[in-house]
Amino acid sequence: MFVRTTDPLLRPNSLRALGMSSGSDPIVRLNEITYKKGKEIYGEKEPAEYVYQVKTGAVRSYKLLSDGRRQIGAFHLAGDIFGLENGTTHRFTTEAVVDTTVLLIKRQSLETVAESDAMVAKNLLGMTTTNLQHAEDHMLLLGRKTSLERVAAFLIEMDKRLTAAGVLALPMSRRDIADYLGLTLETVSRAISHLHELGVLGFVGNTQRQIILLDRHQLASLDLQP
Amino acid sequence: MFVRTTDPLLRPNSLRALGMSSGSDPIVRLNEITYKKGKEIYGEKEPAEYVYQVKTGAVRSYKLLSDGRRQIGAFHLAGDIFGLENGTTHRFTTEAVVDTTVLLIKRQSLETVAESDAMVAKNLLGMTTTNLQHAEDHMLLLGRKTSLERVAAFLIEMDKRLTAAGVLALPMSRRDIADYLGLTLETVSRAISHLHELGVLGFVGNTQRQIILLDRHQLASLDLQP
DNA sequence: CGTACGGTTGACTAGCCTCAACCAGAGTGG
DNA sequence: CCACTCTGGTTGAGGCTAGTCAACCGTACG
Repeated sequence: MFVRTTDPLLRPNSLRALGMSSGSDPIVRLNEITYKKGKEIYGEKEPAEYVYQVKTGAVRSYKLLSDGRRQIGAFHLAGDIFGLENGTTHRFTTEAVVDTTVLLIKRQSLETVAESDAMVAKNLLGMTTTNLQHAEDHMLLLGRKTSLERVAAFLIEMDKRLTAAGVLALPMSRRDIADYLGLTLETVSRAISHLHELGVLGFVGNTQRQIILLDRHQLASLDLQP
Repeated sequence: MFVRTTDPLLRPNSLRALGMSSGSDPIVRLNEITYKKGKEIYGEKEPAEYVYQVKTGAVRSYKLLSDGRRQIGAFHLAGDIFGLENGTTHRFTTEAVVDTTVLLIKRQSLETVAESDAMVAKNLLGMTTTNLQHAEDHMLLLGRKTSLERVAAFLIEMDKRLTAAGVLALPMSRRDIADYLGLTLETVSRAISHLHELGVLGFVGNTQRQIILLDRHQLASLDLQP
């Protein structure tokens, strides 16, 4: 799914790559902003002025119902691009999960480049398709998987995306995970405890924020796929 | 969301429009195929050879888990384009819900055109974004809405897309609706009965496949949005 | 005419949610 | 340095929503 490079900011689908013309001249300048934990980056229905790439930290993007129920559509980790809208307004609210630094680029400048540069247009389409694919898989999870399968799928996804040396240091809280998986935080907690009892995972020290995956194969078997 | 024209095949995002160059010369030929009710159009993971547009009828696209649980990601009705993949393989299985005629176009020919024609590339991106937007909204429904809210949202969506003279003639079965909404067919049936009791909808004759929406305003209030 | 299919409804069950208590670690201020 | 509070996490008891299983009904169809 993602190409692994030593530096996530330099992989093919980076903002830098997006802003390159086919002739590989950097066309746009990248600015940098840091958001404190919990701070909003942009709100749903706000005009989409910028496109972002996570440099360090993590971002959640979500929708709210009027009574406060929340659905997180995606977590954006180091290297991920977000805020790429086609229309002129954002369709999610995004917040920093932890202290987070992002690169940003004016949406407008991207669009004008895409007009004339097929390479850039292709990159835009590719990124949108990646998002679509993730959303499609997530619909299956939300519509048809059990709580244990959801949590297993989540751990596998995060393992692929942010593991360092076999330890998952999850930046997000149980509540965030729950709102991503369409569950309650208690159910998430119970599922993780259950996986612990099964010997699929362990914890670093006493704190349970860091998880060691002990048996990836068994974990994968708990998440039904095709 | 959708532009209304008298003929759904002629609205802006049609296959015909897709196949036009900026100079509006028709570049590609459109073929036509008819599928009997229940017949598969293409399978998940099959190579994506064609892009389709529904001429008459309805199509469901879905994913399966290995134990048979099914999640329908979308219904495609007259005028809708589907099977537009960026990679080379399909990510859903699609079947005709009823007897259905589709137009088709070789994916390859579209791609080559998009290479050189910014207009076509823009259309492709726009359609992918429309699909993404639908998937994002559906995640919220699947993750956070109650059964009654889901069914109400479904009826509202179908009302927007296929109502003729205040009557919803649903082409799909209760099972299809259930697999679209992440419910069971019994729960869908009960929700519809409940809406009937509430006086929000009625039926044409004895058959309950055709639904009259009596109170769209009340229906909308049952589906929490922002 | 009999059968198959799709839909409805009822009785019961189960999985997840709600409410609540409790606990550990990180800050904070006296 | 210690008490205090706050936050995030776990766990238990009980309730509710949606799922399961099953019977029944009407229409369509061979």
